[in-house]
Amino acid sequence: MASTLYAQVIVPLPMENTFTYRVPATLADSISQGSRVIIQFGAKRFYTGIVTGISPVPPPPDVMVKDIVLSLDTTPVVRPWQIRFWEWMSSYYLCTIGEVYRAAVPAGLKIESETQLSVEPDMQPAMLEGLSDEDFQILENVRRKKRATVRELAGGDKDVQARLERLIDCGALIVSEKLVERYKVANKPYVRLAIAKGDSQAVSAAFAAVARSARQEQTLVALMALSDYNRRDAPEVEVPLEVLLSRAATDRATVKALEKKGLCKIYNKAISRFSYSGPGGGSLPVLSQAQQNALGEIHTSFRTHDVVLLHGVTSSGKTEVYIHLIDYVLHQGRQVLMLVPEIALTTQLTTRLQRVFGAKVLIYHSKFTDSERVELWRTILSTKEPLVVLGARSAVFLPFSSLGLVIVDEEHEPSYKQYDPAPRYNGRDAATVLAAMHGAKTLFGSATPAVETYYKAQSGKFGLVTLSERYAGAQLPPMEIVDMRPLSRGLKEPPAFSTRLLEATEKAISAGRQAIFFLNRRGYAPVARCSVCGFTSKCDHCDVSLTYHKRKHLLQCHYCGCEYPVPQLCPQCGEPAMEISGYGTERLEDEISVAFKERRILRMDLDTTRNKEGYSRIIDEFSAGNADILVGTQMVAKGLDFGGVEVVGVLNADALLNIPDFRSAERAFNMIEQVSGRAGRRAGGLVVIQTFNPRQPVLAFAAAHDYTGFYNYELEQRRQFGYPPFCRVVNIFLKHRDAKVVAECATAYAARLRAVLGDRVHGPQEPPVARVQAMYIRRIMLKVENKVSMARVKEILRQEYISQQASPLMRGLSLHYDVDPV
DNA sequence: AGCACGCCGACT
DNA sequence: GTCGGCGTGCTC
Repeated sequence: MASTLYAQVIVPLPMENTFTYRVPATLADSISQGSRVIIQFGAKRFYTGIVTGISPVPPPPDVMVKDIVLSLDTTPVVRPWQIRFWEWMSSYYLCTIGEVYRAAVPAGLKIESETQLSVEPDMQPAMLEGLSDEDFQILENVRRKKRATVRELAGGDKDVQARLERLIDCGALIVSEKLVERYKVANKPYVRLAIAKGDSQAVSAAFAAVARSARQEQTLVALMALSDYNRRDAPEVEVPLEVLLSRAATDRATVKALEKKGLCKIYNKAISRFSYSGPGGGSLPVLSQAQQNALGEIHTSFRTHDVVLLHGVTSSGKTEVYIHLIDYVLHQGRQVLMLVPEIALTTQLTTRLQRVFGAKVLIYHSKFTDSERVELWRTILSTKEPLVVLGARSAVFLPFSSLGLVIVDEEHEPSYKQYDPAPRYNGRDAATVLAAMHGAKTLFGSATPAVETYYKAQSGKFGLVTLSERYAGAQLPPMEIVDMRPLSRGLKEPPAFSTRLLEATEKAISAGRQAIFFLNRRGYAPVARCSVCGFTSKCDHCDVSLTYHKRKHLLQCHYCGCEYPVPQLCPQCGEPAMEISGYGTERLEDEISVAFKERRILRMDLDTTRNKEGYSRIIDEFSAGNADILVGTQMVAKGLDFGGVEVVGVLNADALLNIPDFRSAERAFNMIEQVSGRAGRRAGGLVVIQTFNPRQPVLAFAAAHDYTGFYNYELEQRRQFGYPPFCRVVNIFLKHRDAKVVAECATAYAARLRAVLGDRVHGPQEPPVARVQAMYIRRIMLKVENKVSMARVKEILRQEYISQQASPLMRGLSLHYDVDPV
């Protein structure tokens, strides 16, 4: 007789350890590493866990082992390398493996239990003594619905929880845990002709049956055509109902009538959400000599390096090089992951890849529904075929079978870093680890590589390939730095636009060209202040001033989203003297329509792109030439090719540069370089940078499009002040409802760390926004020299975290680490 | 993260 | 005297 087996299981909760469960003999065959199992965790809850290993060794006698309740799959849903990847991520980014599991696997694959309530069928009157009218109401409510979840009943009433408990206590309600499956199969109605092929009698009979209705006859004819009825040897064809409806210009009722006469059959069919049916198998793009050379160098460099940086200046055509590399790897029968910053996914890239690789291209991003994610997961899990996944950072979690290449486009983009919740990972860096696990290579691409990346490339850790020739003779536009100080003298508020920008824009528009104005601030005005006493409207829960939104006519906090009415009188001194100041994109739109009467303006920011289509609608309109000026936040900078743009205005470069963070110069440089790339792909473009501080070195480098100059300058700064790449940074965030508590805890925590780590510990300090959503925040920064073992430091941080939780001083405090912040 | 257990204030 | 607040500790 076989001995009992025990499985180690990861639960989707922020917990460090795996838990041991007994494998019932009946399930022994269906459970292996990577299997999903339903387990009971704690007194009542059920979760989907992932098996990391199975062994006959029983756990220590003091643990009360439970049985695995259910196995969800016959074959594992998570591959062995993924579990190792999760383990790496949890140890590198200092979070629990449960948190990684949570983020990695789509919710639709994680069935959880939900408490269900139903009415006791055999109820005695004595049970109901002492219940209030409201209690009875709830009871009646449940009886009507047969069963209900706590969530369904909760609707606004704060006392519901207590009432339910009372009803459960007295035995009127019964509790059960119900497993809820969230994954929904997508169904689509299809129509199939119900006339046997070649049966001419049946055909005559069919037409006789519809003879009295022209509509039905017409529909039947269309269905026969769509079904290839007249081609004897053709296989039976299913026609999507919507196709039939549009082709026959008919309606559902008519098709139903045909079905009733037995001429066709309507049925639902599960469809794949990823069937790409457009044209594919297009030819590879033709490479320029420079691109050809770069491609060759990348191949060569991969022989000696696992990671290669392709430093390709703006519009040098990196994408064509990527496509050739992808093609090469696919022909080797291996898979490719191409990571792009979230926003880029909606652009032309998708179509370009699909045109070449057709149905081999799979897309994965955050706008997908959970069911779509599940389907993609299963698609990738079930195949060993070569394919390309184009995805945002979370695509690193997909169950690839044989990766041959990972491409990280725009590798410098901060959006590769997840900030909240844990795991706080950088998709770019995780990609290199993922690739290494598959024995695959990683290609980073950027016009403005991150300083850390370029440093690694310079020092030989990464390969470096440069593509400096612009595609088809495209030129970067000249850039002018405009000093806004003289223009603002004697004015209560500086103007939004310099004369230079106004004139250049007017000239461009008159010539039928377009302009883009970039301002990194949405809303109408970022500040509402009393002109008498100086009072500034602030959020009740966050330490930030409120932004005035004109359309909605209210003040909004951009951190927590809270909205407030606009005060008529100053809340502090009572004078009717509240004034707004500063510029946001909404106000710019107004100002532009004054400065450029009759011109058509589009605005693109979070407020105008809330819904799924908003973003692409604006892009389509602008590229179709339906507007002269596009004003927007960073969104306008990202990878959009507008042929008609001649002028780009960076309205407030200082807003980019004045962020108190060691990366602000780098970000400003990247941002300016990127927006300027939107101008003058043809000749004659101009970029105008407006600033109150024109002497900043970053601006000079940006104006000269001098990446290496900027890099050398910035590297020196980093060396001087001890920032990456000369050290590694871990931020420690402490949060608490009480300002005093968080201040004390942060000081104490920093002192404890300092005892072990010495002057690598900096702070605590108040972050720029010291209070968010009613929580006060302190930050401790850790700078670790490159030669020190990070593993050792992280072990210390883990230990400190554990003893912190045990300390009564720190109660109610939430603490998290952010490794390699961006 | 839940959830149960356990110890102190405002109600019958 | 009890109901109910949420602080603390555990979950295979």
